[in-house]
Amino acid sequence: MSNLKQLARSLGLSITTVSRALDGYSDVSAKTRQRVVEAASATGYQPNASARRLRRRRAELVAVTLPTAPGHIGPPHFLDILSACAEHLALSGLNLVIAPVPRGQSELEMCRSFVDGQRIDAMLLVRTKRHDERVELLQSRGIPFVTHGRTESRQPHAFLDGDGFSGFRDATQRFIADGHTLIGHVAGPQEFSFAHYRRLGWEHALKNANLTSTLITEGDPTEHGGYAAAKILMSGMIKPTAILCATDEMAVGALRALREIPEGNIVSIVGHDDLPMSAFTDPPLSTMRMTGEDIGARIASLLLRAIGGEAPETLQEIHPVEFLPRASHRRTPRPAATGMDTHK
Amino acid sequence: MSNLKQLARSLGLSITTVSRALDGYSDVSAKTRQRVVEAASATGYQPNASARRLRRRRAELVAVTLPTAPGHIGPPHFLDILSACAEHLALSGLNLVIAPVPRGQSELEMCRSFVDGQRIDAMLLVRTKRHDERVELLQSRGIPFVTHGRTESRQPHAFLDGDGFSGFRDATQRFIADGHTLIGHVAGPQEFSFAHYRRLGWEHALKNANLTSTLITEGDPTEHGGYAAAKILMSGMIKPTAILCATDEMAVGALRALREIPEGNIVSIVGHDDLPMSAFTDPPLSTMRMTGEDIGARIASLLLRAIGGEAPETLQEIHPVEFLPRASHRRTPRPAATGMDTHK
DNA sequence: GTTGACTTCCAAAACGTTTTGGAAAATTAT
DNA sequence: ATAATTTTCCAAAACGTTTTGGAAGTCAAC
Repeated sequence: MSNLKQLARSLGLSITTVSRALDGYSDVSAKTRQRVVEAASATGYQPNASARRLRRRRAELVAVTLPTAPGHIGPPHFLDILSACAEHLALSGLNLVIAPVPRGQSELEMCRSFVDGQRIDAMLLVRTKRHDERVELLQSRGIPFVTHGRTESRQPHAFLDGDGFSGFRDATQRFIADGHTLIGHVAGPQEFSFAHYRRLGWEHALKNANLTSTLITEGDPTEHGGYAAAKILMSGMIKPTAILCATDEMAVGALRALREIPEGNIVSIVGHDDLPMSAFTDPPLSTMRMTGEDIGARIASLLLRAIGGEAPETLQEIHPVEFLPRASHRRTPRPAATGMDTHK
Repeated sequence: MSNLKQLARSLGLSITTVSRALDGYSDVSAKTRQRVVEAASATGYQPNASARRLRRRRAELVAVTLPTAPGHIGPPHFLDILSACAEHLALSGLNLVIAPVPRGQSELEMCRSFVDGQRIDAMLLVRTKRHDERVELLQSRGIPFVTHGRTESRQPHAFLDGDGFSGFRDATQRFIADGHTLIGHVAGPQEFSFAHYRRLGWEHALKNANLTSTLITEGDPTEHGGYAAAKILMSGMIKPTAILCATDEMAVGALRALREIPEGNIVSIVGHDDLPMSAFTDPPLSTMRMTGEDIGARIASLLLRAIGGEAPETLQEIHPVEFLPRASHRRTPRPAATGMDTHK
């Protein structure tokens, strides 16, 4: 539609001056600037994004790769995080593009095409794996990026993560303190780092207390995955009296599995993530969630700082995880006092 | 990094020829083309996106506005739809950017800045309202767009929607056939077109059967909204024996509300959307969902056709909604035969 | 009135592509 | 052999900005 040239001509000014007036340079007089600004807002002029991007050599774009995972794409609240992130990026003139991995293409190829086409200034990686090839690619190309979840990469990189280890360790200890000795774990796929850390926390607490850590089954991080895993867990010789589920979705599946099992209703359950639905399950789901206000905003901030050139080492955040007691973690009738039940 | 000029020089060819070879024009010999293609893939050359966009006068971008709604942003499966849409757009070289409405800015202003900055080739509007100012803006500017959900706009525009009217009408008739006479509705905000059509369907069936349609309460389209609305509905003088909830999330809230009420467990419930969690509630939620395979892909197709210049009238899809019976719609013990219960 | 500093403006060069309008070379038709 | 056609290539112009490197003009100091 309207461009700088037309605007300049209609004002009797040069393109340069109009451009600089709008960009707030000091070498244009106050009177001229006002004239330009008024004319610009009157005609609704906005600089052509592609032209600016080309000239400034910045794509003004950040991509987030969405792995087409088994089942659905991510936790239901994930879009909220992305939305908050996008909103904060927009304040710095950056837009967030979502980049699902096309069928028959690897995540790696997709990243590469974004990088080689200079289509982005930075990337956000989610559902990070412990060994994530995307991380290596971006590191070798020198593209700024932030991961949601740690990796076991050699070189340090920017990330934001919840302290799932401590969270599950503490939750397990809480169960132990409540008298449980058979504490199971419905684990997520161990290639994902979030699932791995949560399992380690559970395991750590059990080993510390000399309790068995064999009551574990892995499943997809979905309702169905949790359902199937819990079914298996409850069909063994030794049945847990409490179960930590790697995600709230898995916990919802586990709750259903327990409903279908005699005495399943006295097995305690804890989830992770505090999804909106978790307060509305039957029983309401005790869960845990990352503390700190707006995760999306924090991610955006890390991305901006990474683009600004800050060193990855200084861009690593691990947020504590807090326990949200509702009803599901206290379904076991207080065990009758035994010799070992001395607390309180 | 690497650009056309360097690539051309290293091959002893002109920029033009290299560009045309890669774009598959017929005026470059097979031998030369092969040489170019090989060199390009060896160096990982990809044309600079900003430059191409500038020259081609296409942003290669589609934006979806995310209204920062009350509560969370959209139905939990919404990201799955967007992801599928983005994947299909990518096949045509388009990327999908998510554009949440910044605090203190209207959706309108946001659309305008995207349009005036020529930052997009098309827009996807979701959570459309019956009277949606965004629609008018885009129509007046001549920007291709597709809405998820109809509007009551004068001019026709491209949209994809589920037939919520028929779905809720049929579901209500099913309840009537089952002997229910007091059928309530937990409605979504009526400014949203999806909520409005669903209510109309419910109302239509009741009026047709000469039944009361006063058992209705409106709430936010969230678990909490459904919880609060159901509580109100069940606190009236006349209590419904069945309730249609505008969304599955509201239904989950309603289920919880009913658990807290004596005899709430004999009230039948139906939701809408078939969220992943709905099969795992207690009781499993009977619900409805849009038929047709991949909604996201269909939206992408409509967007591409809109960009291609097809007339809006030809880009309107209303998909039937199918009923998914699970357990929650049959919680009422078959009413004892009364005078009016003559069916079957 | 010359010098220097400051203010205000601008022409032209970039950014890296795609596209236009030929030109040279090779092939075919006459 | 020449003309006509086809094939293959390319120089230069555009896309709409931002940025560079001044050029005038104004003002104050000497």
